[in-house]
Amino acid sequence: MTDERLPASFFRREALDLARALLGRWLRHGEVELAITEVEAYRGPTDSGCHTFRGRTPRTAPMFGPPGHLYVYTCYGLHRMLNIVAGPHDGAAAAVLVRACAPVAGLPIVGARRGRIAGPGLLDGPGKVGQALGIDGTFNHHALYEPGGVELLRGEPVHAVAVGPRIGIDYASPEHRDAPWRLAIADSPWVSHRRGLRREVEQPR
DNA sequence: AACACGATGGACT
DNA sequence: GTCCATCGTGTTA
Repeated sequence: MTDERLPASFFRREALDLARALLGRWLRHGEVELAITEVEAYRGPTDSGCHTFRGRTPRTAPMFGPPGHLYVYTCYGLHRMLNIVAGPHDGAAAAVLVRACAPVAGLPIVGARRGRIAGPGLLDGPGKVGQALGIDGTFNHHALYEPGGVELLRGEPVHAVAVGPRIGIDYASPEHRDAPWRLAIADSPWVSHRRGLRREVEQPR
């Protein structure tokens, strides 16, 4: 069934691995269900694009916690970005950012929250995903599947993936800024940016 | 205590 | 392409 939960072991893996595994999964909060179409891996203390690059702070604490918990980053004071903490160990301090989704259920609620925008503009950006799901700062640090919280469901299989550089991290060193750690469902219209995205050879997940 | 700025989005030229 | 809303956080003093 597409709406099965995923076991804790699913999250206990390296961020780039988890990013790939998250494509096609469904996020559910209340009556809203969204299929994940685009993600970015933030790979921990060795990744100069990752918030944990300069160590643990109160803000980045969730990434030092258990895999599968949420890291909700507030950008520019208003946009809430949903991250899922990766593993394999508590000290790994890595996460996957959900950058874009496609609607599955609850479209009237999404439309009300997003201003009834038609087409991919509805959900093609991390701040838009947070807004559509009704995420706020109180979700930070919470586990998936908490009552009233966010769920991750099995969703549908992904057949082809496109990869490219991550967006909005010009502050990172060139090797990390240009690394192909942004993943999207190939040919999906529900993608935030096309620049640098290229379809890769099909591989099992 | 002050300050610079961001894993963005929307409006506008 | 440009401009800028809006505020928590980290850094510096």
